[in-house]
Amino acid sequence: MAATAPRPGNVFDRNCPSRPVLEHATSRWGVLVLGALLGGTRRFTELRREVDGVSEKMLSSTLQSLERDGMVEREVLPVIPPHVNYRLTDLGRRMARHVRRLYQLVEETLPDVLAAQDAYDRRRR
Amino acid sequence: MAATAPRPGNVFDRNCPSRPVLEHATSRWGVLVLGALLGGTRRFTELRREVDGVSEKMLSSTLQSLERDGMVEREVLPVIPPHVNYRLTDLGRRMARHVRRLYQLVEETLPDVLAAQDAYDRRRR
DNA sequence: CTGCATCCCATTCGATACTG
DNA sequence: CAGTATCGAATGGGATGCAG
Repeated sequence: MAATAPRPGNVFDRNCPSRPVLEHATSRWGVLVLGALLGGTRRFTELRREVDGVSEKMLSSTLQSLERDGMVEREVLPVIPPHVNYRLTDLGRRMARHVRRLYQLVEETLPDVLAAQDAYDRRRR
Repeated sequence: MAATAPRPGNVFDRNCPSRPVLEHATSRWGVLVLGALLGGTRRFTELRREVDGVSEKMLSSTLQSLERDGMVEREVLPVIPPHVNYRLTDLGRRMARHVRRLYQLVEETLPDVLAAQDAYDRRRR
């Protein structure tokens, strides 16, 4: 019963099923999609514009992962042309708020980070 | 002056320098390394054990990224055999606390997530 | 013990073209 | 509009061997 022994259900354990879930939410595009959806319901194309640089393919697969994990709800309106809405679930909103704090902190402290990078690179030459 | 126009320094903008920093901290191993270091100073091998499944190579490169970004401090003790300590900087600790809330939320809500996954998979067949 | 260098594979990712 | 299909490029990541 060592204090550091891996427990099942603990994300530090290799086989913990939390890991893939966490990875979907913290993935390159997952973070930004969650953040964008904090602004409210969005259509596919709106997300594509708001999350600058994401490809159709990656947006699609990111949304599918988040939907499967119960973070995002998908609503298909039976109209032509197609109209699909994405919104956060309650769980998704809780995740998204934490995620937002993360990238906001990075944005706020960016000057410090850039300075640290510069110092590191100079130290290495 | 549209409300959704990309601003420089905004992580939603394709060229925002925050993006790679955020990606280091939210990477598969970055999250767990930050979380482990919240427990205090750790040696390389201790991290290797605590972050179950990480390879030497990935732990090494993860620590380098985090050090370069000013999240982690590295202390080399001039002894034989080598002894290297890693600890969070103030900025790293702030990041790590947010990161921890993220994976703790995932751990806590895992049953809901697994149920959502199951429902999604059944819906698809 | 701590890591770097190398090799190599699997997966991810992006661009493009196409469909309902 | 909202995707899927496909393909090549890039990256992530593991295994091994070696050095300080």
